[in-house]
Amino acid sequence: MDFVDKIIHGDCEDVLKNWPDNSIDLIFTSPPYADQRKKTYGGIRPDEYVDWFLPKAEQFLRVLKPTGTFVLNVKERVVNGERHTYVIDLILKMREQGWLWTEEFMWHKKNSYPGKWPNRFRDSWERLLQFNKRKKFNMYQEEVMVPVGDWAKTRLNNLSETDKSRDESKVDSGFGKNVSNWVGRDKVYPTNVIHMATECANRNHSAAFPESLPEWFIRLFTQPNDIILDPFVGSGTTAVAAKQLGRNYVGIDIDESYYEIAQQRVLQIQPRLLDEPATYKVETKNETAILG
Amino acid sequence: MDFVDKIIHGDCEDVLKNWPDNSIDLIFTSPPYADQRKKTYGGIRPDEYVDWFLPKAEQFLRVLKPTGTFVLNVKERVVNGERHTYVIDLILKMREQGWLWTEEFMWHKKNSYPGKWPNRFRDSWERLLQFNKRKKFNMYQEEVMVPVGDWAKTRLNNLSETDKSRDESKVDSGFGKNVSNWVGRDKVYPTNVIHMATECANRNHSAAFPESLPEWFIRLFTQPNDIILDPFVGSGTTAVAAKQLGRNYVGIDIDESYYEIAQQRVLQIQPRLLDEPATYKVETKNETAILG
DNA sequence: GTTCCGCATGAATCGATAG
DNA sequence: ACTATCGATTCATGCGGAA
Repeated sequence: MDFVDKIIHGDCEDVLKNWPDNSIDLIFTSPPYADQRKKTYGGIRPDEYVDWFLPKAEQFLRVLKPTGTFVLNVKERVVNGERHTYVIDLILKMREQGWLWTEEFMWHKKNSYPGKWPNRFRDSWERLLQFNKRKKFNMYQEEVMVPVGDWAKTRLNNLSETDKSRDESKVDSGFGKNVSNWVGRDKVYPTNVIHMATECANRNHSAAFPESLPEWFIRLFTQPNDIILDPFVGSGTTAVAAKQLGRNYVGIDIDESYYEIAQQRVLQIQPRLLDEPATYKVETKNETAILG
Repeated sequence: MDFVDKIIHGDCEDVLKNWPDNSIDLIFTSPPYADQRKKTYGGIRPDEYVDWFLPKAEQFLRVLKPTGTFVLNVKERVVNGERHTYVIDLILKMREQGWLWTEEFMWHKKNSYPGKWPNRFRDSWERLLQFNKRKKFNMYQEEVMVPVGDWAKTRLNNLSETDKSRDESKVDSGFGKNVSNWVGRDKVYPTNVIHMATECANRNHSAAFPESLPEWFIRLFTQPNDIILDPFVGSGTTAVAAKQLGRNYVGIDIDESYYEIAQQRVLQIQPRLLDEPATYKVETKNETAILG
């Protein structure tokens, strides 16, 4: 396991070729988006996107454990007034490679990029495609449970943790009957729609997604000490989230300046104590839900 | 125009074959999903779904005006632990027919069907695929603007916590019962994510989607007296919304009992007066509202 | 007139059982 | 082995009646 807990500079396709089979528990990544302009980072043309991605997906398939999961954050661009089809083409081709297209989560970006066009609204959601090697894979649903319903969320948010337990004890002693409705029903499983704001204030290198996004999937699909790979790690958000949660990370990026930023960021991170209550928050639509 | 303002009993493919080209402004429909509604539609199998739908889409393409829009509400089901590919296959095939895949709206169903499974969460979103014949099409963005700011807090102060959070969810999608309260508030353009709950507990008629869903797209893509077609009209929700908004409707359904329900419902509808405060009308006191 | 509370009701999916 | 049916699971919502 000498390849874990590193940020690696290089093309993930080349780097991964030297890796052992079935060694990764979760691949979470947001590859560079297709773009007409050649000079931008990545700069893969929409029409060439599938061919560019497939050999990499082949390596992802090989290094992923049979019980592991691949989560791909992607969204098709508008080309010539149409949504380009490279994402759905990619799904079909990856299934031919042997991937199972298990699920498609929806990331609702609360504060999407502003703008106005005569024939379309702001694009406010992205796909989180879940792929697996087998029908049976590891999933720890309890780790991402959320407080019950909106009505309870608004109420619970105003209570501190101590207040919450105090109220519950009141139930036992015959007081606070309002809270009695929540007893035994305080948390529910989430859905496949994830509400999170984009990271707005990011300096030079804009992070594609907020830290809470990989965090959510890391909690859902891995346990402590599992290995998480982000082959397009960019500024290192996935690696940071993994390390904070006591997982092992591997980040790869072909861009040298990203590589350096990611390395710096990840070195400054201290894993949270495992029995420490999770402090991170997930934005549900109107409220902030406390996870963990 | 002797075919408008009717609910028609029959197979939309056959019915539409006798219709003139380029005569419809908006097609909004939610066809039976694969393996759903077996009793009434026979339950189209996932593998046969594309072949079943394509000849109908051919007719839709023919009868739609060049400036018109086709909005298709659909969602793929899980088959053998995977998301089936019939929806994305359909998109690709429809493009070969000549359709432009202009946009994909997201309908976030807040009250999705409950359930728990070891490998998946509740499915809480559906696709609203937008297709067009031409890059230039009619779109009236101002009609679906949503209020912005803290008005909700003041307005909702008197409500219970329960009702408050419930109503806030409607604010997000831009719909609610007391939309007349929006008068005097600033508005912004919405995004391509639509938050609406299904109307499952509606005793009189249970529809696949809430009336506000077709209403939103009818306002966005048509003007009064335009013609709106729903070739799978079901219990008539699209036709009801169209009539209420002063548009002409055509509803087709192959199921006789649905046909009768739709006809009954639509006859009871009175179009709203056009100068009645529209749900989206803006009257600020000092300044002109943001109307594009 | 309000606010609160109980209850029926879904475009679902999995796993087991039966033919 | 492959298909058809059935039970268990689960929760946001609107409605109606009570406080």
